[in-house]
Parts: sequence; C-alpha cells; structure tokens
Amino acid sequence: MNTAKKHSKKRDAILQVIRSTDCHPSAEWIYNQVKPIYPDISLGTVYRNLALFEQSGEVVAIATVDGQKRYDATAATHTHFICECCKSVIDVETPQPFAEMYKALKKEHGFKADYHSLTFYGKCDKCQISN
Amino acid sequence: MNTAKKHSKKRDAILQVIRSTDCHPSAEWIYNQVKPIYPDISLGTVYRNLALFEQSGEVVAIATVDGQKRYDATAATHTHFICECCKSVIDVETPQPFAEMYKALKKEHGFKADYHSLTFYGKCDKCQISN
DNA sequence: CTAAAAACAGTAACAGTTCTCATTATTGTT
DNA sequence: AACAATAATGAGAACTGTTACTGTTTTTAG
Repeated sequence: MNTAKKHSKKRDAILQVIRSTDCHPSAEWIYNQVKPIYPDISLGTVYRNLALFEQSGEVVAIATVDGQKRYDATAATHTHFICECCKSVIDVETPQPFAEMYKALKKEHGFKADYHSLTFYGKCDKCQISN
Repeated sequence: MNTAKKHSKKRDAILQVIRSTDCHPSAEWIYNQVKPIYPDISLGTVYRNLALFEQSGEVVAIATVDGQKRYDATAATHTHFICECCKSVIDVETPQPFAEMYKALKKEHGFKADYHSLTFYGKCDKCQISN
C-alpha cells in the first residue's frame, strides 16, 4: 500500500563504487565508473540515488570542491586534507577530543551539534614536488 | 606599463559590508546590502571583487550552504556552527591545539597544510525551540 | 502472468557563478 | 582642467552542477 523501496541493480552499483574508493568522488566521477558496467546509466540516476543515500545516512557529503559536491561512504566522522593544487581529498587521522567541544557548544550557546567536519587545506606531497 | 590595481568605491563598499557583519554572507546577500548605497551595482561586480578578495586573502570562503558559497572577512581561522535548519553560520571559539595536527600532517604524510576549517553541524538554540 | 508502482533514461529546466563586451571611472601626465 | 590609458563596471549571455519532468522499463507482490 505505502511506498516500498524496490531493489535496483544500478543503485547497488553506485553504492559499490562509492564504497570501493577512498578518493571521495563527485557525482560525475561515480557516473563515469558505473558507465562501463551499465552503459545506459543516466547522470540523473546517480544524483537521485546519492540523494537517497544521503537521506538514509549511507553516504555523506563531505565537501564542495570547485563547485562539485564530494561524497564519502565511511560511517565515522573523520578528518580530511584537501590539496588545493590537484583537488584530491584525502583521509587523515586525528586523535582529538572533540567530545568536549560538543558539550561546550551545548553549554555555552545552546547549540545541539550532530556531527562535525574538520578539513585541512594545503599542498599534498606530490604537488609540492611537481610545483 | 603593467596592470595597476585602481581604487573603486564599490569594491570598498563590498568589503565594508563583509567586514561589518558576522553572518558569513553569500554573494547575493552582499549584493542586496550594497544595492541601497549603489543602486546600479551589478551582481557580477560582487562576484568579481569576491574573487579578488579571496586572492589577496582579505576574505575567505568558509563553506557552501545549499549550493551557495559563504564568505568571511575575519583574518584568523576559527570554528563555525552551521544550523541545518535555518542555515545560519555562526562563529564559535575553540581553544584547541591545532598546531600539533599541522606538524603531524607534515611528518606522517608530507602534506603542507596552510589552514584548516572546523565546522559543527546541528540545530541552533532558536531552531530547537521552534521545531 | 499480471498489474501497481518504483526506478529509470533522456532531456528540459534551474540556480549559482563566470564570461563578454561596450561603457564608465580612476589615475598619472600635461 | 583636459587628456589619454586602462582598470572597473553593468547588463546580460553563457556555462556548469544539479534538479525536475515525462514517458518507458524494471521490480515485486499476488
């Protein structure tokens, strides 16, 4: 009777692509990866499913680089390094006590923070050499 | 002989608007503020000067909210709270030792980070009440 | 096998931003 | 004060990432 989510091969492929890379891809990048498998896939399908994944929390939008949203399928919030030269988005570890900051935000401002995003910007190792 | 930057009243007004607010405005918001002062200003001028300010470092793009870039004229890197409900971007203080993270990025990955961005997402005090 | 509707391809529409070009404002020089 | 030279601008076209629409295909339950 009510809207039941149906299974879809293309949706699976899209999620598979996002999960099997650590490059934090854009919609277009994902589209180009799925295309060889399903040559008739539409870019709209990628966007539509990305929206669904975002809603369900399976995928999260971590940054906008050069006007393009970049996605990540990793569950835990973590830190990123964005190279302003080659535009790559790279995972990095941060052993930091953010829990205290969440408490402070609530206590001092009354803000209820659900998650956070920490991103460093600069030049990655490769771009420092080549430029 | 070479390209000398000329003075411009409208550029001044744009920077003034960004400096005199703490709402981390979008290009359109800035445009609407400058319009009463210079009714013939063009949105293109705002974008053009924002690009110049970004280059010179006088203004920094701190986030993209609902597809719109948001700007900030504050020199020092600081932390923001973005309310996902009313889309407001609010400054918050974070007494955190990020200097160590910069060192670790260089040591462990070879990344030369120039600056960082820490943003918390959630519901601000007002939106918690009204929703 | 059939029928209801979710998912889709293809494409048009949309929004934020950038680009183009003719005009205006600024600046150094007479 | 008038004069180039050229930086800055307004208006609007063009571009780009994303979303919406429509008719068709695929999935799924009975």
